[in-house]
Amino acid sequence: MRKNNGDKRELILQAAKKVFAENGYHQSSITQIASVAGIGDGTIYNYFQNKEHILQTLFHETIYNQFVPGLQQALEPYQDARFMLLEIVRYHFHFFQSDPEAARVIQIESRQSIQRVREAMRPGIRSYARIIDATINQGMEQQLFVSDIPVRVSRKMIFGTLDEIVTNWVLSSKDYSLLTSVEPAFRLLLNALTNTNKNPFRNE
Amino acid sequence: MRKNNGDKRELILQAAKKVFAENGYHQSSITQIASVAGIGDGTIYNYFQNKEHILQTLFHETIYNQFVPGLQQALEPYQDARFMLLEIVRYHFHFFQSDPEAARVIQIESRQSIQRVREAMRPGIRSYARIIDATINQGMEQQLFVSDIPVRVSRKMIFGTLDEIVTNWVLSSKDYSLLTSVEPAFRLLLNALTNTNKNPFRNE
Amino acid sequence: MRKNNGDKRELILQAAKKVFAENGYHQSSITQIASVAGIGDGTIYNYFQNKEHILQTLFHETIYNQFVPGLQQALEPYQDARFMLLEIVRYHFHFFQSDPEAARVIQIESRQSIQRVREAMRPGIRSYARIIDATINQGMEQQLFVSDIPVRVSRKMIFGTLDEIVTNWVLSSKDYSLLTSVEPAFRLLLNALTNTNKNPFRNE
Amino acid sequence: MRKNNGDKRELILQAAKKVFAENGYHQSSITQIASVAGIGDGTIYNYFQNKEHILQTLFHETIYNQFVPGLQQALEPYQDARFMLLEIVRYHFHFFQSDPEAARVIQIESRQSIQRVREAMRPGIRSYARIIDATINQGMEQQLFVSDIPVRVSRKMIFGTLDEIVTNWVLSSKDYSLLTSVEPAFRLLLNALTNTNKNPFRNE
DNA sequence: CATGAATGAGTATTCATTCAT
DNA sequence: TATGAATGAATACTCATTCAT
Repeated sequence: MRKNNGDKRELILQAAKKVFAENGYHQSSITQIASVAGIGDGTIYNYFQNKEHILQTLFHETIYNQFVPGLQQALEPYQDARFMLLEIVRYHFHFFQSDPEAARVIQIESRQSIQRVREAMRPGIRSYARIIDATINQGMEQQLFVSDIPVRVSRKMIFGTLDEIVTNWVLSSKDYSLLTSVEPAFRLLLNALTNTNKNPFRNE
Repeated sequence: MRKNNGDKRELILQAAKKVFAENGYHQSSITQIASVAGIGDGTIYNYFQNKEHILQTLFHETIYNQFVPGLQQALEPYQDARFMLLEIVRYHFHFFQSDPEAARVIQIESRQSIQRVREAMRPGIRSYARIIDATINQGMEQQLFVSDIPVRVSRKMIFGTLDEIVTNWVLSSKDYSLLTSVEPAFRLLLNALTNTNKNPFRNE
Repeated sequence: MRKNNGDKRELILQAAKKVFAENGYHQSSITQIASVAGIGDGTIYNYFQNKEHILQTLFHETIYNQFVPGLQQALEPYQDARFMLLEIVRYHFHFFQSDPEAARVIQIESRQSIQRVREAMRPGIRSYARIIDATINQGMEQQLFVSDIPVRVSRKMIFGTLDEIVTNWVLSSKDYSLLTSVEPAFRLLLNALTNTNKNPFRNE
Repeated sequence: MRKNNGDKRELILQAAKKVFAENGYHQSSITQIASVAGIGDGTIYNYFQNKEHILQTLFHETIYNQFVPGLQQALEPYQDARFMLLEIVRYHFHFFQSDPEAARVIQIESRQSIQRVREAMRPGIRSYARIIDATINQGMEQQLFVSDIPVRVSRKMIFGTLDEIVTNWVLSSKDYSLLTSVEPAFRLLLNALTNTNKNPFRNE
């Protein structure tokens, strides 16, 4: 049956997420994951080629199959690039707040020095980047956003800002809601993208 | 003579930086580091308690003893918070561009899931944060920066943006200069801190 | 099947006994033991926490689970404390003669300066001491043995004498039978416990 | 100067005795010994070939150069083998009681599984054995001791008994005086060697 | 003679992966 | 498919010994 198969694969991924979130990738063992999943060590190798592959899959599924589609759906109703930007901020914070274990794994383990691991994230990150880029472009077309800044740089600012805020939250005691950062973060980013200062060093 | 002592410690740190930058902390062995340093494995333990301690020292020396003092000095001539912000952007990119190995280690290995490693970075990161915060505060006092955004959030935007740009560069083929990002990044950040969209969704 | 489990544990203990007997504990490596056992190094750690634990187990099993129960059984038929003493002497020599490797490990490695190792022997040594003490007490009750010597001292004489004879044999080329010492040792010990020199320095 | 030489050699031996007594031979390092001696690590190698040689020397000097000569002197005044036996018991206990560190090293580390270490003890042990043997023989000549027991066995009993009592004391909290064992131990040993029981299993 | 920094051989232990059942 | 016992490669760390100063 295909169903069982899928179930167990998911079971392993959930267990791995929990274990990786608690101890970090390198400090986690296959035995721990199997134990949390309630299965035998060997069974894991029926679903994943090796330990690294679990992490890769975890990244891919989380970002490419969950985060990005959810974001696309969330953005659908909006036309105005400013509303879209707000939704990006809100969705980003909401997503990681609602799955702190995923947040931890993504934020902390994502910068693995193992090339293959990083490559597994690329498709998801790219998709996310494309969405942000599209939003920025749309804002420029709508003459809402500045057009003299390379989209690439604006996107890095947006992603970097959101990423930094989430990382800080993940490493904190998490006793505050990420959502309180939606408003100030959005206002900053909108400011950044909204051009009113022709001369940056003007003395009025 | 004690002279050798200081030299050898530095020698090990430089070797470790190179090796960690190439393979990542967990994929690097003491033997590799010793080999690059041209010394015996055991010698390393005359200067560092263990492998982790090398990484900790590398972080601390780079950020706390090099990056931060250099930044403080670079900011001295400036009074206007906008010029200070520009200098922060320039200095940040310049620093990591001029030491790509340090950049790689800092950007990639800094988010270690090992608590002790992260704690070794804290003093340096904190000092950096204080400098950014002071700059933002000064800008608000000079009535150059918006004052309705929590400093904490603005700082995370600044740091997150710079960090994201450096990380992308580090992971790229590095065939472009980080310094080309100074201008657009600065303009974005300045916009963020100076624009005042009383009504963010106004239709003028 | 669990059958292999028991077998392999015993296999390791036997291999360790042989290797320890040949080289001594500190000069023996896990790889040697595994090699003699015909298994992989790692397998040992499925059955023992560490190298020290193997030695501890070896002591405990040999003395507490083999030596002492065998002695108890051997003493059962006897009532007269003198016959019991004889049996103790005979059994002690017989036991170590029939397992020279165990003898060597016990005699040589038992006085480990590692506290934990010595503590592993305590239960066995204590049981043996209780048996000797009981025999001495019985002999005194039967008015066969002198009663003006603390049992503790008599016991140390008995054990010390037997131990010294075995150690000498273990360290010798073992080209003589330990059993030839049964008679003279027994006669000495019996003399010690039965003679009454009211005035030790009398000149008759 | 020869004097300095001798002083430093002795200094090292005293430091080693203290360190070995505390941690045991294998758990002690050259650096520890040098540190206690207040000298450099390398200096030790001007006086001893290696770590093992220190232990060997310690044994030899203690037993061959101190214990045995002192015993010979202590026995000089006596003619009667019984008095000599008493003096052996007293001297043995007195010697180790007055130097507990030496006692610990001798009792615990003497049964090293390293062949060379044991061989270093032989001359001293042999001299001691010869003294005991001579005493027993003298007692037999004086018709005070039984003559139907091999001297070798009697000697092992004497040595084994004394050794066992000292070892127990060394491993105890040492809160009792070894000298309280002089009388009972001597009486036991004298009993053992004094022939009055023609038939060991007589029922009177 | 004295030093102690440098050395590198030696080893216990871990753990991802395999495979017989 | 599922298992988990068996594996053995990989490696951080120790410490006796050396030798340039």
